[in-house]
Order: sequence, then structure tokens, then C-alpha cells
Amino acid sequence: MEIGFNVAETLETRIAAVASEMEEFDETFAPDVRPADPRFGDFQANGVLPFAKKQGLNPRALADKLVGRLDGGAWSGVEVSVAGPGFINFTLRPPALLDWLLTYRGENDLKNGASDLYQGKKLVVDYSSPNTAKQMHVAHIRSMVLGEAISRLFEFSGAQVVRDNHIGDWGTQYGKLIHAYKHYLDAEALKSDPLEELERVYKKCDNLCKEDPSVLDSARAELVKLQRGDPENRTLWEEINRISESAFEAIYEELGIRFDTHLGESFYRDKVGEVYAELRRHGIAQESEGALVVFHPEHPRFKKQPFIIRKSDGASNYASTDLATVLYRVREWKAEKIIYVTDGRQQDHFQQLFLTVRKWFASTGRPVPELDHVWFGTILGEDGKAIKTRSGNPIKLKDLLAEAEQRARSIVEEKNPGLPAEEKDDIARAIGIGAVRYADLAQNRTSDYVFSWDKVLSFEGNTAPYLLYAVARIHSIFGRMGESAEIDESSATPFETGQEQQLARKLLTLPEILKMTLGDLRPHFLCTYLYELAGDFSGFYNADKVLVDDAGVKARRILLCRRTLLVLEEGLRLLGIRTLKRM
RNA sequence: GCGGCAGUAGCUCAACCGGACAGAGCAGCGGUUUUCUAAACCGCUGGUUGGGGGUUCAAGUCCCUCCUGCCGCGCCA
Repeated sequence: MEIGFNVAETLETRIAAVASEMEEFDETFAPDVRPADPRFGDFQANGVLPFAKKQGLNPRALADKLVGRLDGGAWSGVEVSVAGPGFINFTLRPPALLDWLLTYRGENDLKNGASDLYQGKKLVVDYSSPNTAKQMHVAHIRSMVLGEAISRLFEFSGAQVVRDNHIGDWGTQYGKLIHAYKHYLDAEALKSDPLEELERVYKKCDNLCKEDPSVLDSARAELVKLQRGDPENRTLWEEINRISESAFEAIYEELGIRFDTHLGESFYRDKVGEVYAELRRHGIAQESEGALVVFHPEHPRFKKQPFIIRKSDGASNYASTDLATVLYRVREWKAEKIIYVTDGRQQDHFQQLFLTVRKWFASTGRPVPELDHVWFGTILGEDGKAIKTRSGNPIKLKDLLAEAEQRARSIVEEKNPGLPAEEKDDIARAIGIGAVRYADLAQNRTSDYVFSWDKVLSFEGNTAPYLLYAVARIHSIFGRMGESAEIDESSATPFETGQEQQLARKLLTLPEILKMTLGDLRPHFLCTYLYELAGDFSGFYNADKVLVDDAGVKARRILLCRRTLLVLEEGLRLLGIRTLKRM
């Protein structure tokens, strides 16, 4: 049997083929192959149990019969057995493990293998999407980090990804901002930290508005002027956006995030009229209390809870622009799938948006894209409440990242004082940023999670430093070998020790993990896998010396080191985490 | 009130459309280094998966109910 990139899929296909020739089975049978508990084998097929139950057959007997048909030369690389009530276990023999590792040897092999998953699929990932004139806080990091990882994973899996930063650059806050800019601005402060100064004057104006109605009137007037195209305000609007953007860019740069487009809400402000007209024409939207709203009568809650797509004063809101945005993405980019990465509190909004889009597109004969809301929970402090500074303010993202680097720097100083200062800085950057980022990705995104410096920067457990350390150790082996690292892999002999086999087996499950990660849009599956892989490597490294005299043993162990390094580095790259050669 | 998410070891978290004895890390206890980075590895201890019913050959996972916490619910995004 030729084993493909995804071993679970190979087994699935083969079993289904064999079953289709047996009268006991029909087309509803799904083998359900998945990575197994190592106690039982490498993969297990559980599908016989539910099928036998449905057919009123004895599951154990049916599994035995199916396995009987699998016997023969074609399956020589795989040991097959039936256990318990009807589980079918598969264990790849060492030569088969070696074959796979010799076949999938480099980044391109992995990418080619993975690209079957989403080949050519056109999708948009909408993430980060901050509001202008506001600092990015800790809360903003999850969208960036998750969105970037998801984008990279889809690209790796063959999709054509448009990363769109849907900036909140068109809203009621501009009235106050412009008023504040004109009246309270400190030119010096603006020069040294522009965004900080914008925030300061905005807050000042916001407070004044509450006390002094004339200020509020002025702010409203500025907004109206902006919306009517007043040149001065238009210039200020651009200036404010420019300041925000350059502050955001600094963060994106540090996190290695780059967008293909950044079409903010303002881009869609002249595109909402078409949306109103079409939704009204098809009876999807209606007037209610002066606003234009959409109800969904078939939905238990949204039959009463309106989706407001135009405010009673005639102005658009984010529902309007989000609708126009979907249309644009489908029309201009032929998007087949759109993924939104935002806070879980926006679930109602996206459910209503998706329901509305499906009806709207169906009525207008447009292709309906797949729509996914990748939502996430809150980052908590060690007190179990939403994370804040001691004084109760939100933590600025740039401060958090700076602190991460600084903390990592002192650990590097302690552990490896001999390195050149410049390299120590670089290591600290990679570890600090990587640690914060990994902490976010390693959690199930739909849960809140508790952030603690000790935990994220620990070298123990499921953390970035632990993974980076495993990578550095492997590099160290190759560094020590120098020229002699150019071994001939074909001279590798099949794996013998428990640690070798366990590591090899773990490497083979990567394709299934990638598939799971993208299927559920949950990067923590990949994190858990990489952590386990690094653990298996550490066990192997500790038990089996790589640089031994026996050429065949040495070759196969170097092979394991190379493939582990490949998967760890590629996996971390997909998560957006930079690796190091030494640390 | 309606709805979403969550409740798993002392703490922080896993457990893939129901699948084999619920797994890690930390903390606690005990080991491993003339050997490739000990920032590591190995072992032990630790559980009525919030409570109670139910479905199933099989339930942390599905259904019902109750308790607790976070979040959302008409013109912010």
C-alpha cells in the first residue's frame, strides 16, 4: 500500500474501498480514522461501531470480517488489529515510518501535501480592524495573532488569501476628534507621541462635552462639516488617520503582520445606498421607529431583536458598512469564504449579518460565500477579571510587548550571559514576543484565559520558550557536526528504540492536525501538537545519542532531528513565531 | 426575562462530528549530568469532569432540570 501525505486519509480511503466490496456495508459507512492513543497504535478506525449498531450487527464480528479482507501484501507496512467492542487499530511498522519520512523531506513537500486541503479557494480574512485615534490595548492582540495564524495556515494549505484590515475610520468619534484637534492640541506632544496626544485631547473633549453643551454642539457641527466634504476637516480626518496608521504599523511590524488591503469603513460610505435599496426591494429590510432594520421571523430571538442597518437620522452604522463590505468582497475579489476574527461579544451582530447576507444574496442571485465568525474570549488578569493595570486602565499593547522583551532579556542574561549583547537583544525579542503570542494561540480561543508572566515565559509546559529551546537544541547538534551533517539519508536504518518510534509516529500525524486546525479554525490544536512533538523530541534526545559511530543509526537519528526541526520551525512560522538558532 | 459562552486535579489548561483506564504543565515528593544546550529528562502523589435525572454497547462530550460566573439583547464598533 502506498502511504500518502495524510496517513489517516489514506487508511480511510482504503478501508472504504474494501468495505464497498462487502455486502454487509453500504455507502453510509464512514471508517472514521483518527490518530490513536499510543497504547493502541498510530491510528484507529471507530466507524464500525456505530454502523454495526445501526444495522443490528455484532460490531466485533463485523470489524473482524473487515480486517480479514485487509490482509495481504498491500498492507504489509501496517499492522492491523481489532480490539474491544470493534475498534480497528493500525500501527505502522518502522520501515513504513521511515518511508514516509524519506518521502516528505522539506518545506515544499509539506506545503504540496497540505495544499490539497484548500487548493485555489479564494478567501478573505478580516482581522485586527482597530478604530482610529485609539491606542491598541491588550484586548486587540487576539484578533491580530489569531487572524495572522489563520491566514498563514490557509495560504500554506493552498488558498488564495486576502488579508483585509477593516479599520474603523468613519464614525461619530470624528466630531469630537476634530473639535479637540482644533482647540486643545499641544504641538510638542503631538510631535513626540502623536497617538498619545490624540487620545489625550479626545478624552478631554469627551469630558468637556458632558459639562458644556456648547462644546458638544461644536463637535456635532464638525462631524456634519466632515460628512459634507469640508476641505479643512477632510484634511484633519486624513491627518488623524495617518497618525493612527503609523502607530498601528509599528505594532504590526513588531508582530510580523502585513495586510494585503486596509479598506476601512470610510471606503464603503458611498456604497451603502445600494444595500438599503436592494434589501428594501426584496422585502428583507423594513422601516421601524425611523430606522431601517432587518428582522428574521424564523429566528427565535432575531424575530424581535432588530439588525439596524440605517440609523433614524439617516446615518450608516457598522451593520451598513459590513453589508456593503461583503458585497464588495464577493463582487471584486470573488471571495468564496470570509472569516471575521473578533471578540465574542459581537456574536449577535455577525449572526444577524450572516442571516441577512444569505437572504440578500439568494434573492439577488449572487453566489453566497461561506461566512465564519472566529470569535474569542477575554484575556484575564491573575485575579480572574479582565486584565488591567494597577490603576484600573487598559494595558497598552506596546507596553505589554516592551515588558515581554524586557523580561525575556533578563532571563537570557541569566541563562546565557556569554552571548554578544546584540544577539541577546534579538533573542529577547523573539522569546518575549513569541511567548505572548503563543500564550494566546495555545488556548482554546472560545475560552477566556488567565494571563500570567510566569506562565507565558516559563520554559516548562506548553510555552513558546519550551518550543524555541527544542529548536535551538536541534540546531546545536547540526552546528556541532559542521560539514559532516551532509549525511546520506538513504543509509538510515529503521527505527528501533521506543523514543525513535514515538517521535517518528508523531511526525506522521502533522497532516491530520493541520486539517483539524483549519476545519475548526482553532490554532490551539496545532500548538498542542507542536508541544507534544517537542516533548517527544526531548525524550528522544535524552535517551538516544544522535552522534554515534554506527552510520545507519546515526543517519536515522539525524533524519529524525531534521524532520523534527522542519515541522517545529514550519509550525511555529505558521503561527507567526520566529525561531532561533541558539538561545 | 431571552440568548451565547463557560464550570474538568490545590492552580493554569487539554481531551478532534459520543469511543478504550479523563491527559499535560505548575505546585508537592523522589531520581538523572566525565555524553549532542540540565532553559532538559524520568518516576510518584493528586479526579464522583458544578449538582441531579435521562438516552446509549459506550457520556466530560447528547437531552431535561437546577446552581454559579462572564458576556450580549434598538440606533457604539
